Amino acid sequence: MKDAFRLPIGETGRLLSLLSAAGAIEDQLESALGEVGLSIAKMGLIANLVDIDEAISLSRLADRCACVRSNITQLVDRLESDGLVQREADPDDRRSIRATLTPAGRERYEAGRAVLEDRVGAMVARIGGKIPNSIIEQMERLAGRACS
Amino acid sequence: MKDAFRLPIGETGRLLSLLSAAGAIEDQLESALGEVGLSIAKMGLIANLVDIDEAISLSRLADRCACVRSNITQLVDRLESDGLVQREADPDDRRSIRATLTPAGRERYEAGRAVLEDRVGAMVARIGGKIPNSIIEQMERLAGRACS
DNA sequence: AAAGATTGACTCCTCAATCTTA
DNA sequence: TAAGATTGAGGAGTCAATCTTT
Repeated sequence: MKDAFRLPIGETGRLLSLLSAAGAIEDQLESALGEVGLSIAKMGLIANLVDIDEAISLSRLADRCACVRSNITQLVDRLESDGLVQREADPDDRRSIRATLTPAGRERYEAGRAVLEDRVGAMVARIGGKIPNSIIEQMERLAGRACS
Repeated sequence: MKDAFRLPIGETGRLLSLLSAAGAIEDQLESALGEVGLSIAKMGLIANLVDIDEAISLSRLADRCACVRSNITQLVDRLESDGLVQREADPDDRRSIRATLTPAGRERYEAGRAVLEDRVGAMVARIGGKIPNSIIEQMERLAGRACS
């Protein structure tokens, strides 16, 4: 979210500030990844491919990325034209298309991981080097997906 | 951000979880506002108009919304076709275009405010009715715009 | 009919280029 | 020249409709 608009109503303004800060953090990660030709969305997809370490159908990828299939179609389009990901046919089901990482994609992942580690390190240093569990828990609770 | 991808690296994964939770909260506000035909972006703009309470140039609006001018051009396009905002010429500077709220816009703002208050109330109730200052402060610090 | 992928149309955002007015 | 607004192109996301294959 770009900016917390002023709403002098109970907790709403405070929640909007929280989201605004989260947006600023996200922007910084986006810009860090931009330095190596990635974005959070692209990094998210290739991180999944690295994690799985084998060809995976675009549908399963959509599940893992928690987004809609058509979004993956377009994201893979861009990653394919970046040369980081490849589509391949699934011999067992001709409806299905699977994505794999190219060698360049794997290298790019490493670059993204490094740049992210750096930037996050600098951020987290500002609050003493560790993100307290309590913050994560409260945010998850607010989101209604608390683990407890 | 859609989903925190797994990055088994120091604090990075934890920060991504935080952003993912923030995204989930944002989605819920977006959907609440959607019930009255608004979005966070639209609500942000009309909340600024309500706050200012007079015609304001699109450039100043862009500053207040913390976004780029061309974004305001398009947002105002959509709000104008929703009938919530109107453009008017500035008699003092013929380059400038000012935005004003229509009566429908003001009513819609009230609807948005109400629905937001409800939804935020329900969320905040899950953590005891108040968002602790400590969370906001830590998030601002992480974002590098700490007030202290 | 239902699943997998794509396409088209839309919101929301950015940047770069353009056009008008100051 | 610079400031105000718009346009064009593109990234990232959604939804609805389509097409092929199961």
